[in-house]
Amino acid sequence: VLEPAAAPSPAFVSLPRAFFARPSWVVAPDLLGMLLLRDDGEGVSGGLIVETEAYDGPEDRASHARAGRTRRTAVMFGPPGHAYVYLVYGLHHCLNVVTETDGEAGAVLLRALEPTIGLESIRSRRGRPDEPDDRLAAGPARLCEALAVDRRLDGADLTAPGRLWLASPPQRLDESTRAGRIVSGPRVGVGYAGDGWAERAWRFGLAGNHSLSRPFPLTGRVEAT
DNA sequence: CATAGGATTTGCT
DNA sequence: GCAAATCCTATGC
Repeated sequence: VLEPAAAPSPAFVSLPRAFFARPSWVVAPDLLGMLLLRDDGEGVSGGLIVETEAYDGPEDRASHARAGRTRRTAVMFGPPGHAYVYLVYGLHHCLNVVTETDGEAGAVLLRALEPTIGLESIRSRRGRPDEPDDRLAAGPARLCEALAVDRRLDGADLTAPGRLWLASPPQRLDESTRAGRIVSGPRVGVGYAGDGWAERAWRFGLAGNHSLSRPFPLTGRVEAT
């Protein structure tokens, strides 16, 4: 928004650590439309982030941090801008971005991606020839399979190009990409959380995007960007 | 289209 | 022991 119109902007600008050093519920909607990039050594693949969920510290009864620091959740308590990768249901991986300051737990779960770069390798990793492009990374575990993300990337620094990183694409400013609309709703699969944490609208998505993991409830409110 | 069940690590009770 | 920040397949309307 602040860029001079005449300035030749690089294609992708890595997100600085300060971007992540904020509350999860602020970072989560801000990540929508950003680019997630993966270099597996054979080439780069990635896509636009279209769905996220915010998780807070021990006070958040839906967060892995609710039990305090364990070996699994250690990176959630560390410095921001790193990857928190964990295994769900014993077989799927989920990718988070660590938020908040060092020593304070917080993370944003990346739930869905619109694949835009390296479609061929993404498709071959998913191993489903008939799946539409839009659906290849439409879900937190699908996203990890699509980009070959597993626990070897737990703790990876996401603020500079490497194995895995985040960037702001110039087209994010376009109305057509960001659509000017963000929907929110309750987080998925956290019905067990008490004290109103299950109902909190900390799931965010780009309205109407075809790569969402599932529809948002009609009660999800639309925010201005 | 809806629902049900399995795979199987992690961490609590 | 059990439920989980999931996905895929099978079955039944």
